[in-house]
Amino acid sequence: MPELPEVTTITSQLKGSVVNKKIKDVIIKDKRLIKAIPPKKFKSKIKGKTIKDILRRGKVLVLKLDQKLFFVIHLRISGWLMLSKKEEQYARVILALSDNKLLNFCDMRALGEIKLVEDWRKLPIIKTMGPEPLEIKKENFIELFKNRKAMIKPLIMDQKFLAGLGNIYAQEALFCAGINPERKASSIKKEKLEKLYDCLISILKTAITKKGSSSNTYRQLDGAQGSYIPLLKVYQREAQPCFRCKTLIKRKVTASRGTYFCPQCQR
DNA sequence: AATGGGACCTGCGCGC
DNA sequence: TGCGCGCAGGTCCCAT
Repeated sequence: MPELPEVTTITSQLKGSVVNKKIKDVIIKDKRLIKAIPPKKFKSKIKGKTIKDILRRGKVLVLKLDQKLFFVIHLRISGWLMLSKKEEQYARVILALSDNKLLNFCDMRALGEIKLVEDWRKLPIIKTMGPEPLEIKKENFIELFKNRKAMIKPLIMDQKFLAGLGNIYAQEALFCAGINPERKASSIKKEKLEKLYDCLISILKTAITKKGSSSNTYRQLDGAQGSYIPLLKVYQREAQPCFRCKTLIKRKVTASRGTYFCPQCQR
């Protein structure tokens, strides 16, 4: 799934449903997702613990348990969480909760991961993570791009540069701002960067309101799809007319990721 | 410092 | 129908 709007959606839905629930049991269907701790030890450590809070940083989801323990989830490409009464298809790790519901960590491609740590802020992925796009001020956002020679699209997708953007929302924001995905970051005028900032904020906020995009496996906690897909302007619209100028949307590979853009509007 | 390619995985849709 | 290929919303690691 999971870019910032999707993980944000999961976070708020978990807050409303699993906080103060006790973990009665853990069912490990696929131990490959459990990182850096033997599955047996993993099980015994969290059994009986209570979920105290849900946190998010970038695309990382954190379940704060009692006794200074953090259950850290990264959904990677194809992971999603589902709270239900039964074991779901593609469930890899399942938490059986005290209200008899099952928190299913489903993942088609099994690339997601779970870590159990005493201090989640010490994880390398967290320590090196860039600012949150919905928290950084405009002037500080503009500053980030100074002297950066990388192409704009891979740069804003770099989690060390800016947290939470992935391949969908990066492309949508660049279309909105009229910036070619391969433009060198430092060559972009201040006004364009300001526009990019406004676009990012508005797209991310709207996507959160729509509870994410379900173009693939992503689901909300109850299994429903997110509803941002109809609002996408370029993503997966190859050879369809640009909504702004009717030029056909192109797809090309940039930094080994598929990239959709309007060759006319995005310079 | 920055970029490119491969690895990790499974499943889908497409063309032949 | 069956098969092979490209493609998929992420990140890390290595080589250059």
